[in-house]
Amino acid sequence: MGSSTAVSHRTQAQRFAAFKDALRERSLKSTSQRDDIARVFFANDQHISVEELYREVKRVNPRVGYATVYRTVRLLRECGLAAERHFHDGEARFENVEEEHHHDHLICERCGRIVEFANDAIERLQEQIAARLGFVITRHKMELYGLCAECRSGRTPHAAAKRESRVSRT
Amino acid sequence: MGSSTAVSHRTQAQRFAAFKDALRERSLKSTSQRDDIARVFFANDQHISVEELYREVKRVNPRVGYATVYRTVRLLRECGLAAERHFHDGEARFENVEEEHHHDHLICERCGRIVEFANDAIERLQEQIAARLGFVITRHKMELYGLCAECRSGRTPHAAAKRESRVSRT
DNA sequence: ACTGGATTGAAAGTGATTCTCATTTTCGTG
DNA sequence: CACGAAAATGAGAATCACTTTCAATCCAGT
Ligand SMILES: [Mn+2]
Ligand SMILES: [Mn+2]
Ligand SMILES: [Zn+2]
Ligand SMILES: [Zn+2]
Repeated sequence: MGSSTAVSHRTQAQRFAAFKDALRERSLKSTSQRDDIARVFFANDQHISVEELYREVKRVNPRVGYATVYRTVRLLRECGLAAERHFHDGEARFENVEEEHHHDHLICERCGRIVEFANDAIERLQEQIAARLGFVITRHKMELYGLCAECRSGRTPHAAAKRESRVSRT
Repeated sequence: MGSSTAVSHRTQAQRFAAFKDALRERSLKSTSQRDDIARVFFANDQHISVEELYREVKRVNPRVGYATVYRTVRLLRECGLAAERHFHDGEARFENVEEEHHHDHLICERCGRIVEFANDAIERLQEQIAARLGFVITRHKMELYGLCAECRSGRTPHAAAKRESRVSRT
């Protein structure tokens, strides 16, 4: 098994403070909706869809509207606090961003499990290829789809998608 | 510059014949719509959207409907003759498939140019990472987004997306 | 040619996301 | 604290890519 480095991240409170700062910097207003949505988002360590986030937020504050959740995740993205991912289930998913902690994804097509990994050798090769073809890369997406060990072993007919949250450095 | 290997592909006629064979194998019917759509698709060497394909086909045969283009492109995919790509402009794009000629993409975010490349070292690393995490990969997607040389040089304000069709092996 | 099942196209339906706009809220200023 | 302009909200309409529906049409095996 790869060495699972439990990287030390900012706390939820720190992220929330960063969000409030970002609002102030941009002269945007603090609202209870934004606060509630951001708090729920920062408390989540998975790849959450807007629908899921909406439902979670509703439990804390049933007054928030769908549109506001969409607007707030976009805002979080623009503030560099959220990353938008598009796996293959049709809906966008968002995850907390730790700068300097880029990672890619391995996705089980059967159970939906998502494993995160980071590999410097690949990142370097990507830069080389781009340079050779005259490009400067601003971002990239790499997703590996397949079957996890558990699913291949025949067990867990339709195991609920349990997501790993540790990034394996390889 | 990477060695641009102009890989010898099947001709349009060969692809068309393969399509007809695939129809027969599956006991599907040959129709003028399917033929026209397939012919236009095989004549195209870019990453074409359904909308674009629809417009091209309309010029050959104005009687084809939108739904049939969608259905036929799905059929081509199922026959292994087309690959579906999702870059970041919201619509699916399809390209001709040459088996044993997997490649990935480098996309200019300014002019839309798409450069294809294949890199065995990366492919091997992907397998290694997956194996280490217990996965068996069935497919993957790797897209590098950035700026091409021309766009960085300031020229070509909004150059029409001219696509390269040679896969650079690196 | 006959005929049953496959195919087609126009239009309606979907699902995710964005927009509209009337109403409410925030926050700097007096 | 009270104002008021500007920003934010939310319900629902709109959009966009894509799929489904279904009556009419076409294909292919006999
Ligand atoms: Mn992730
Ligand atoms: Mn390609
Ligand atoms: Zn699995
Ligand atoms: Zn460019």
